[in-house]
Amino acid sequence: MEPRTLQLMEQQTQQQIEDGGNNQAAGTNNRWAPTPPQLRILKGLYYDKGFKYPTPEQIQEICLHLKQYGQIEDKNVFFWFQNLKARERQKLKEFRNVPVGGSLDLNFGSTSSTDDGRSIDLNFGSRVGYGVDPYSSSPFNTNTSTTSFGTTGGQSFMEQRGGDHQEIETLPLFPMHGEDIFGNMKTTSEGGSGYDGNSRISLELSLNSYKDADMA
Amino acid sequence: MEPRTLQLMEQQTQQQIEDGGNNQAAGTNNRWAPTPPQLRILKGLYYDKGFKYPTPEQIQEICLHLKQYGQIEDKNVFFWFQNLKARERQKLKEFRNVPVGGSLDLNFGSTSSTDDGRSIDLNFGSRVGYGVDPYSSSPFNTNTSTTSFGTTGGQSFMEQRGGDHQEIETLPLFPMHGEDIFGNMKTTSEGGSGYDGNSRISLELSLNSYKDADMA
DNA sequence: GGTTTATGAATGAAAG
DNA sequence: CTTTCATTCATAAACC
Repeated sequence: MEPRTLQLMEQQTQQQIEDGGNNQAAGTNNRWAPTPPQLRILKGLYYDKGFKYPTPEQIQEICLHLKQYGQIEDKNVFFWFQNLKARERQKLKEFRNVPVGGSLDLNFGSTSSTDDGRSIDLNFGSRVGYGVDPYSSSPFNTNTSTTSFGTTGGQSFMEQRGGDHQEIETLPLFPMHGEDIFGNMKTTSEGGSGYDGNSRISLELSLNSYKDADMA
Repeated sequence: MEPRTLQLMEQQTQQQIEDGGNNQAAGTNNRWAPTPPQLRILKGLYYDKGFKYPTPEQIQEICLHLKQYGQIEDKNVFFWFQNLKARERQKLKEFRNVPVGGSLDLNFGSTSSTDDGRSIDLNFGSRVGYGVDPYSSSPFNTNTSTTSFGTTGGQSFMEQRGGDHQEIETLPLFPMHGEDIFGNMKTTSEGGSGYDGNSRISLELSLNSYKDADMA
């Protein structure tokens, strides 16, 4: 169990009363649910085609297409893919702790295909390879390792993400002026006791290459 | 995984297990969540002041300031801004790019494969101009705050870093193929008077001080 | 009808 | 900066 100590926060009920204009009953049901045709198409994309990383453009395209089968928005498509990927990943991860005896390992291929029946699960996805120490760098580690591991798994059709620019222009980035964003003066007038917390933070953040170059 | 049962349907509280003042075991919950005051301040900076590109120094400063409202680290502030920017931008981006989806030809079933398509559907436009939460059908966001500010105040009324960051450049995006994912041509059949005529207005009530104030 | 499950939605964190 | 991963919240549908 987890001690959920919470009581005083504002409860931001995140609601999404967006009425796409074609909603069935605003207020009664504000959560999107795929219609059968929509679900079939989505699954077809995901499983049959191994289409798992739609670009924003493709998301829109899919969404547009799906609109003829019911109200839907881009974000629904987006989340659908995200969730499906995440949950499959999660399932695999659970599996890795094989309670059955000894060691073992990959054995992936448990794509559940529920209602539609046509999911074939060609698991040749695009870039798979999580599960092998995905975390190797700290948020602000001191080395921008450009050794991007091969993401090219073996896409048969095309790359789902073609463009790339990534111009890394690291600039010196000038410090600010005297006053802080809150309007206070940061004149170290804390009583001479040294200005606290800038012991580690400063250099960690700076290598993030803020793209700018300005000065007042 | 452990099925976290526990209280149901009554806890609308988001996920802020960490509250200012009394923090609990950091081992149970490792993910930072802004406390209401922190969130208010951050949003105030971002939306109300248009403060979107904090320098590392400013991040420190903000963090320092926010520490009185709960445990927080620099990287949290950093990520917060970065995520918000990214998600807001993605929204805008999808809004303006509706180019050829061009990709993949999927045809698993329905959709007559009218091969060849060159589906250029740009400009399915309905609304132009992204002043205030222009898009509700984007993957992200949707303004979760019920109590605080409105969302999105435009995208740039003031840059605190001089440079011109958000240059809206319509990326070229060379199409790869013609047909869309479904093999159809999307002929801009948006004439249907619109499923998404949503006009989500979001007025932004400006708050006066980002200093304190307890949450309700 | 209360509980469990599946899944949509949100967002912090991280990778590239 | 852009995209993806991980975790959690929320909720409707399924279950008992």
